[in-house]
Amino acid sequence: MIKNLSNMKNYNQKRERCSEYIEALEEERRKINVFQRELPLCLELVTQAIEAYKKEISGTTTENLYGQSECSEQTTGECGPVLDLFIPIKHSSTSTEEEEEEVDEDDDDEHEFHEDIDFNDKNMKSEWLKSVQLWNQPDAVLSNKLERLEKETETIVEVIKGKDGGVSQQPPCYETSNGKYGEGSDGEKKDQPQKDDGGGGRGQRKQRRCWSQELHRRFLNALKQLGGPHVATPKQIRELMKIDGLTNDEVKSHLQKYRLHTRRPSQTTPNNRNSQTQHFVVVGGLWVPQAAANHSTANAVVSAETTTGIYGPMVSPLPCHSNFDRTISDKKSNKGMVRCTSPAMSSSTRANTKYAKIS
DNA sequence: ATGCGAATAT
DNA sequence: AATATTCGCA
Repeated sequence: MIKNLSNMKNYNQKRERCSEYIEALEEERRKINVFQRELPLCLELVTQAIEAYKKEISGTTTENLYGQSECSEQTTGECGPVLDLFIPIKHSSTSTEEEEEEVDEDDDDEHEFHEDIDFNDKNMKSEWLKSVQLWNQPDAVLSNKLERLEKETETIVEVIKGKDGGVSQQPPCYETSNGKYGEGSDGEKKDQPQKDDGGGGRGQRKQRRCWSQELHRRFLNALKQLGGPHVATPKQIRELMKIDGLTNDEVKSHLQKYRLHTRRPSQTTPNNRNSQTQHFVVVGGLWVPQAAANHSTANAVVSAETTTGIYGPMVSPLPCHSNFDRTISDKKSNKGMVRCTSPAMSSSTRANTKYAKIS
């Protein structure tokens, strides 16, 4: 009897607390809603929480609040209009070109696809927020939801802290920290809000392609196979990378950046005694500043990588094939970045013209 | 009509 | 700084 009473009492208390909590949650959700593009997971999470509590109040005590990882929870419309904002991204697996044999381990599930976003509510974002590029959430395929959520949380923290609270800033592109790829285990469909502007606004700037480590790794792979950044052309690179949705322009742009960073990494610091003649040396088929390669050739690549950041060549599982020799002999043969003309070798029309132009 | 690279814009 | 877009050229 007594037990029963206290149970009742407990229940009422609980119920009350739940109500309050729900209220608080809902208010918070309203706030988050403004940033729904940046914090979709938070939004979802809060929404789910609300729903769960509502359920609890209504009697059935559900233990697994956050049972389902994907947006399955939102079936019941009772949670408000927010749910409408979760527009599943379309996968758009336009298999542009899938010829070519494959050596790679993991490339199948490399679908990153962002579609245009950009519409008015973007204006609600303050400039400082933009500068953090929160909205750019790459490679959902790679990172599992939990990780993304963690990142998101960090993001929030940063934002709240004023984005600078002594914490090192998160790079704009994040991805699975453990570098796991191709484990299709979790059928990640990303539900990134997107505006399908039906035929209307043309001028929308493309969604920034975020060059995740993996993407860059492939880029370097392709580069290596093609014989280095100065001979590889965007199209070839793109073809070798075999990334769904990757465009020539994106590769081109990345390549441009890579080339810029690749040669004389100085120049930024006026003071530096830049030995005008940076000596370059071939490591693993790529040209790297000699300084970086000074140590043992074996780990030279690695050190170059750490020194030069992502611009250093990366160790690749792929062996360089026959064209390796061609690579060294044919490519710009020496230091001052002078490209040599050796028309005989290259089968590539392009290369010829290129060299001709320069010499 | 394409693809490229440099320059420029965001 | 990183990416996108534009421009002139081949």
